[in-house]
Amino acid sequence: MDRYDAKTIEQKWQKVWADEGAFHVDDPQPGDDDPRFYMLEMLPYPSGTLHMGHVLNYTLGDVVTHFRRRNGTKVLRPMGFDSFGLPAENAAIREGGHPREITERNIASIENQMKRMGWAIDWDREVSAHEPTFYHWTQWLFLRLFEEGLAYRKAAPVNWCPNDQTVLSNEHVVDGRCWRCGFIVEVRNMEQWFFKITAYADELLAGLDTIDWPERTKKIQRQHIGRSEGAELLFRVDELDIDIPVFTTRADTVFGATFFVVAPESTLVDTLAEGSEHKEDVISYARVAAARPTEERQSREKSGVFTGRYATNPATGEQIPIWVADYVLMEYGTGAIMAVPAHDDRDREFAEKFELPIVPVVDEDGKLINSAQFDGQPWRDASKSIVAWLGDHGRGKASINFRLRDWSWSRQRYWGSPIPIIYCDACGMVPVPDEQLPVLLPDVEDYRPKGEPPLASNTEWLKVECPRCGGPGKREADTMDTFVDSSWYFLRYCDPHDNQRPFARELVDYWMPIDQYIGGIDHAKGHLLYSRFFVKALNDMGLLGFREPFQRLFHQGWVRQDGKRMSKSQGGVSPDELIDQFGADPIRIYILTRGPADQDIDWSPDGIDATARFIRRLWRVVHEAAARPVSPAGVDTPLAVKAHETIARVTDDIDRRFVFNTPVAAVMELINELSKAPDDPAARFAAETAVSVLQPYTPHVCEELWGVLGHERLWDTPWPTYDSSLLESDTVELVLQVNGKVRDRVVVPAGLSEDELVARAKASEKVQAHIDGRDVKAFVVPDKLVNLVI
RNA sequence: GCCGAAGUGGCGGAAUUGGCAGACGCGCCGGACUCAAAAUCCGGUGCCCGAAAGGGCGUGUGGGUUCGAUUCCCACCUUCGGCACCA
Repeated sequence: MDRYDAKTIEQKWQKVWADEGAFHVDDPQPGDDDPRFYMLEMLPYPSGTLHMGHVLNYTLGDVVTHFRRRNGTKVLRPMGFDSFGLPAENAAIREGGHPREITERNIASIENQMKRMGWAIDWDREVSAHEPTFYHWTQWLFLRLFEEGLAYRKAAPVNWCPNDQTVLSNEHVVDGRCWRCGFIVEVRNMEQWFFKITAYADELLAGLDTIDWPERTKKIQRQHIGRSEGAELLFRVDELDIDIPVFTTRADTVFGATFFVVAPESTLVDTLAEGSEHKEDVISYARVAAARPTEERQSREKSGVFTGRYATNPATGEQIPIWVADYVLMEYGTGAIMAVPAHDDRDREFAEKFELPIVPVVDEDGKLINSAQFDGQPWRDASKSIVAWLGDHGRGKASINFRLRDWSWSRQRYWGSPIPIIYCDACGMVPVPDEQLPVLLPDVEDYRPKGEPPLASNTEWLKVECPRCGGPGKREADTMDTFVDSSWYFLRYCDPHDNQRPFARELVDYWMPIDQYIGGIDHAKGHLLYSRFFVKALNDMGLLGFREPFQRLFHQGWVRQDGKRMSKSQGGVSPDELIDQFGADPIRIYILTRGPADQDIDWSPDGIDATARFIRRLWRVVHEAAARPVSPAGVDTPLAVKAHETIARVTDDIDRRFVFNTPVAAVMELINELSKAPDDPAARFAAETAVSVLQPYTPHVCEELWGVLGHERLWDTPWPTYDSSLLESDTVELVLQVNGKVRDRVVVPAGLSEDELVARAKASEKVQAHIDGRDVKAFVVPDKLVNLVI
C-alpha cells in the first residue's frame, strides 16, 4: 500500500477528466427525453483569487452535480466570469495597465484554482462578460428592451457616488453609502438609462409564489417591491387651476387632512412658488433641502416652508395650506401628501412645530368621528366608502403603489459594455443597427472619470455617422453596469458559441429554468430581482418559454474571518496554500463539514488536520478491505446493514434534505465499524459503499480507491441503492420510561403488540423499583418506547 | 421602530413527523507502540453528589400545552440579517 499522496492523485485524475471531457455535456438531440438538471452557482467576479467563501459555494454545487449525474441525470454545470466592473478599472488606474489585462490575468489564475479544486465543470461553455462574443448579445438584448419601451433614458434624481464618480442603482446604496467603496451617496439630477422594472412589479411579486426559494429571500424581495393598496385622491389648487394627486393607505382619515405637503424635489415647487409672496423662501428652502445628503435628511428634526398657496380638501371642501418639507420623499407615491396630524406621527410632529390644526377623525374604537356622514363607521369600511364617495365626484380612486423604482444601470465609467445608441442632431436617439453589433469597447488614454465618462474622451470613436440619416452623430459614452451582464449570463451557457443570436430558444427552453441556484443572500434584491425581470421581459418578446429563471435557490452561509465575511472586497484566506499543504480533497470535505451550509462559518484552520487524518484512515481501511474476498451477494451481517443504512442516510441527506455536513459523519461511522470488523464478509462491500457515497465530496481520492477495489470510472458509476428489507431489524431496543424518565432499555422482538410491550416494560426490575407496586397508565410508541405514568 | 433568522458540552455541531439530548469530529485525560518524539492504534470524556451501585440537574430566560418538549404556543433577553420620515 502506497502512502496517501493527495498531490499525485489529484493531478492524475484531473488530467483524466480533462482529457476525457468527463463533465462536458452535449446539446440535446431531437426527441431527447433524458432527465436533465441545470446546476448553477453565481459566477465569480474575477478580482484577485478565490477565497474560502467561493470554495464553499462551488464545492456545494459540485456535490450536487456528482450526485445528480450518478443518479442518471444529464447535468449542465457551467462556469463563467462577471468580468466587467469597477475593481479592475480602479486597479488599472492605481497600478497602470489595461483593465482587460488585469481581468484576464485574474481569470486565468482563478480558472487554475478551480481546476486544482477538481470541480466538475463543463469548461467548454465558459463565458466572460467582457468578451465581445458575450457583450455583443448584451447589447442586442438591450436593443430589444429599447424597442419594447422597457429601456429608456430620462432625467431623474439618481444616486451619485462622489468617489467612484458614477451613478448607482437604488439596490446598491446601502445605509446611504456606496456598496463598493462606502462613500456617502449624493442625490443628483441627471439624465440616465433605466430599465422599466416597475412595469413588472405585480408579476415579480406574484411569481414568488411559484418558486422554491428561502422564505427570507422572498420577504426581502416583497419588501423591496413594496406593494401597498390605497387610494389616489385629488386636491385642487383653485388659484392655479391644477389638481394635485396624493397616494394614501388611509383614505378614511381624509376629513382630518388639515394641511398639504410637497417634496422639495417636486416640479410642483416652482409652479406653486411662482407668483407667491413666499417665492424666494420656498425656492431657497427647496434648493437647500434637495441638496442635503440623505443621511442628514433622515434626522428627525422637521423643517419646511409655507408656499402661500392653499389646496381644497376634497372631503371637507376646506382650504388647507400647502407646505414644502423634506420629510416628504419624491421617490415614494406622488411626491406630495395630505397631512393628517391626528393620526400620523410625522404629520403630528410637523403640525406641532408649525402650529397647524390637529383634528382627530378616528376614535379609540377605530370608528370615524368628525367625518360627516361617515361618522360611526369602522375605519376599514369607511376607507372604502369614502374612496367610492370621492370617486363619484371625480376626486379619488382606489390605487396601488409600489416602492420599487426603475432600475438605473448606466455608468459613467470605462470598464463595461458600450451602449449601442447614437445621438443625431436631426434624428435624435438612434439605435445602432443589429448588423453593426457589437459596438466594441475602444481604448482610451485615461480611465479616470473627469466629469464625463472616459469613453467621451476618445473623440475618434465618439464621432460617428447617424445610421438613419448619415449626418453627424455621437455615440453614447456611458457604459452598462455589470448587473446587466449577470441578468442573462445563465441563458448564454445554454448556447455559448452561437454567433447568430444570444441563444437558441429550443436550447434555453430545454435547460431552463435553473433547477438549483446557489449563491449569497446579498444578491436578494439586486441580481436575483433583475434576472427575474429580464426573463419575464424576454418571455413577453417570445425569446424564451418560461417566466422564472431560478426554480430553486439556496444561500450558502458566509465564511467569516476576524468577524468579517470573506468577500471579493474583503479578501481572506487563499485556498492555494491549503491545496499545497493538504490537497483539494481534504479542503472540500473540511469546508462542507463545518456545519449546515446555509449558516455562517468562522474561519479557522483547526480541523483541516483532522479531515486529512480521516482521509488517510479511509485510505488505509479501504486498502485493507481490498485485500479481503469480494463480499457475497445478499450478505446481511451488521456491517452490511450499516453500509445499507449509510447509503440511505447519505442519499436522503443530499437529495431530500439538502444538507451536506451529516453525510460525512455517516461515512465516518461506517469506516469506524469497518475498522472494528476487518474480517467481516461484508468488509469489501462496506469499503465500496464508503468510497462510492463519499465520491461527490472527495472525487480524487475516491476515484483512486475505487481502482484499488478493482473498479473504474466511479464518476460515471450509478449511485448505489440500498436494500430496505435489511434496514428492518428482527429486534429493537425498547426504551422504558417511568413518568417520562428513562429507567431501562431492553431488547425485544420487533412488531410486538402494545399489550406485550407494556408487559415487557413491567417485567423490568429497574422499572418495578420506580413503580413500587402503584397503578400506572401506559403510553406506547410501537417498537420504540413505553412510558409508564404513576 | 417594523419584518425575519438563530441561541444545545471546553469547541464545531447532531437529534428528519412531539418519543433515548449530545451522533460525528476537535480538544482534553489515560493506555499501547517507541531509547525518545512524531505518526498510528485502543479506552474514557455534559454538569453535580457518590468509593460504587445509583440519584439529581441539563438544549438563552420565565411561563404554558402534553403521559412526554431542543422540537408546539405566549412573554422576555442576546446575537445576526433586511427595511426604515414609505404617507
